[in-house]
Amino acid sequence: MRIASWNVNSIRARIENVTSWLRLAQPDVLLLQEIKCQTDDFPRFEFEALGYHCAVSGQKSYNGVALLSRLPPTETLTALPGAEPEPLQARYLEATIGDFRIATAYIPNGNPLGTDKYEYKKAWLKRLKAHCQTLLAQEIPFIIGGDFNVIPESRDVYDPQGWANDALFAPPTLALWHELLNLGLTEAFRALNPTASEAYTFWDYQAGSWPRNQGLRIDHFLLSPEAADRLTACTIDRTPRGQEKASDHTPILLSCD
DNA sequence: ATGGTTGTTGGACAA
Repeated sequence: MRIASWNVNSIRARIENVTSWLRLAQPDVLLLQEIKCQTDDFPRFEFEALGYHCAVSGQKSYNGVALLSRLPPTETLTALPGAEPEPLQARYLEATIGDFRIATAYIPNGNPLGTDKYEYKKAWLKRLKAHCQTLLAQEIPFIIGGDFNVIPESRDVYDPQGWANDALFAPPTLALWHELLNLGLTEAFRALNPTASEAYTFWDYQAGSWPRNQGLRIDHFLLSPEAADRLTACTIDRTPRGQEKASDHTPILLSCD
């Protein structure tokens, strides 16, 4: 099975980019983040025409996630369990596909530090950890893909010092990231590409970040131990980032038996 | 260099 994840920064603005990439890459599952539309406005017909079922958790203007799958997803969960402050933000969707639970996640950006936004990010990561603990206790193999808004290491950012006080790389963020990994989860790209550097998944629209290759590696897959045992490859496809009307993120792809 | 860009939306906010 091949599973991809892509923060598309508006699915309606990006429909041509995403459908053309799907025709080429042919993943079995595509996890989307930042669809920026309400559930009923998701362009599901375009994806159904390509042979994908759609599961969507959208909202007006911001956020929103979706899961496209050749096999029909079942037992769909449209929010991360646990108490959340109002207004609710559409950042998580999970479903059963084959013998995996597969989730699409859009972790809050959290900037700037010292604000309610950063507290919300930390609380969200703690809630994700609690949910992972539940799945692990039930021995359900799972794969969570998405825009984590976390830079795991210095080699995953073009200017580590410049990002030291950013919510994507600040020590409390990395501490929560490590708490997730310490549950026994595998971060697929780093596990299979232990020496890779400049393996970015995001380049800002501003300041010529893309042509200068000033990027961040913030889109990830986390796998439970049973899922990690079946992991065979994890790659980043830079091609879509260089195309017309590109998202500021590019897809990450995972293969497992 | 306190800038720069994109999307939603129709001014400001998020990233």
